[in-house]
Amino acid sequence: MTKAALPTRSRIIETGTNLLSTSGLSGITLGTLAERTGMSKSGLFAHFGSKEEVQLSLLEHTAQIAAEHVVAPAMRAAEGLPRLKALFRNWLGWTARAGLAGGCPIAAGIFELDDTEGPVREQLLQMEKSWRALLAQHVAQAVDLGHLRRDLDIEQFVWELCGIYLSHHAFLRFVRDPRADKRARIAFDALLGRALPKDAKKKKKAALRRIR
Amino acid sequence: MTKAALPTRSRIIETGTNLLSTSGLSGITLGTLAERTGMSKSGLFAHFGSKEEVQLSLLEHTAQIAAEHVVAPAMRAAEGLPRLKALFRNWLGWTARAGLAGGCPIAAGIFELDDTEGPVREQLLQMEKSWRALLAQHVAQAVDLGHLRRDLDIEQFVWELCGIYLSHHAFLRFVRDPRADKRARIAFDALLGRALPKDAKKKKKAALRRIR
DNA sequence: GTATAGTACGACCGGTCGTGCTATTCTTTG
DNA sequence: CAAAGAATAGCACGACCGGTCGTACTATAC
Repeated sequence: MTKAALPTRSRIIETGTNLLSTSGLSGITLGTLAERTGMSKSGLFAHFGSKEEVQLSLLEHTAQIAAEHVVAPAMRAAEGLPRLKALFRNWLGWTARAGLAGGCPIAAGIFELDDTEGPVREQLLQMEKSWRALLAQHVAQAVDLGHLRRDLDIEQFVWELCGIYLSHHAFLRFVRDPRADKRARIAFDALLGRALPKDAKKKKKAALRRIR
Repeated sequence: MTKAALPTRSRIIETGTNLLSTSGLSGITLGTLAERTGMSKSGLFAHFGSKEEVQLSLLEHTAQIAAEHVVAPAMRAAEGLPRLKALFRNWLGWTARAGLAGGCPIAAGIFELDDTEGPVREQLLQMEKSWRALLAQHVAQAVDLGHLRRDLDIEQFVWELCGIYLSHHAFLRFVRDPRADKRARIAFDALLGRALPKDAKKKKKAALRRIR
């Protein structure tokens, strides 16, 4: 059976995901992947039918460890706004916490595959969409619980959230600016400020006035 | 002299920039570039000393046509806020207007080269920084002219502007969502709303009240 | 005890990569 | 018209690409 094959295959995929995060999808070659896994190219190839299959498996595994390190721990936070905040906090720089050496393969793929066609693009697109849907779902929950204003444009909120993530990624990993975290936090707070119910704003203002 | 060489060289670079925008830096190969330019690989190679030189020249040309299509036309707008708005408007989707078939090579490169080292990364980093500096300069001018609030965190403003651009790029080119422009405009207006002087806000509110 | 299926290997396929070196063609100039 | 020089092509190289082949070893099934 494939019982004995699984450890090897997952070892390949683990090594490969690391390579993916540092070198991007185009940086994945059977040769380098085999070398880093410590096996022959053909031996590695036998576990997948094609290079495309390798790429798809790597993306799938990426989604899985992202869910593990971003979504799962956020579920311990209370529903609504606290969970949304935790989700966003875990999102920023999740790859390092997941043990990946490089950046976010999904973000990189978005800019790498925007003019290509094929199954790899399709899979990445689906991953991106379901991630955005998950974000939207938790925003909606925060609205339902009265944590965010009832007339909030949820799609717009998520859209801007993605912008903060991308800018954070660019500044953290490319520019290597240590202030990336701070910038993202400020932007997130401002975005949240627009999304809070009106009475919550008044409360905050009142609290601020009391401090002064 | 190189007088006769320049047309050929710039023809190569023009073709190459198009290839760059669709395939990214790693998609640039001497073979395909030579094929598309209609000349031999070695003949093309003679114009540059190395592939790296090709990449650097392509990035340089990218910066040049970006300045042509984004910055230059914005300079016709009045100084301060109007110019900043024009700058942002021209920034979004500038590659199409510049005749490029693909996305923004700079944005793509930021996510492609974040874990590499070398001159290409250095050049891209410098391009990114000077672009951000140019944005900051025009924001500062808007502050000086009283169009934006005096205590505005300019770096933060530019940082969030970059986020909007990246999210717009991702949604326009990867997700291929036609609402990308609308989302970016809303986000920009909201960012601007936080940056306006307090009296300007009151004026806007009063105007709004008058309409109702 | 033997047949079978899974796993891995090394050798090798046609092609493309970047990059040299040499010849040829074209343009300019004397 | 000839000499000079620049521009391009031709060709070969070693490395690597994705992928296939035949072949061993191993563990289970019959």
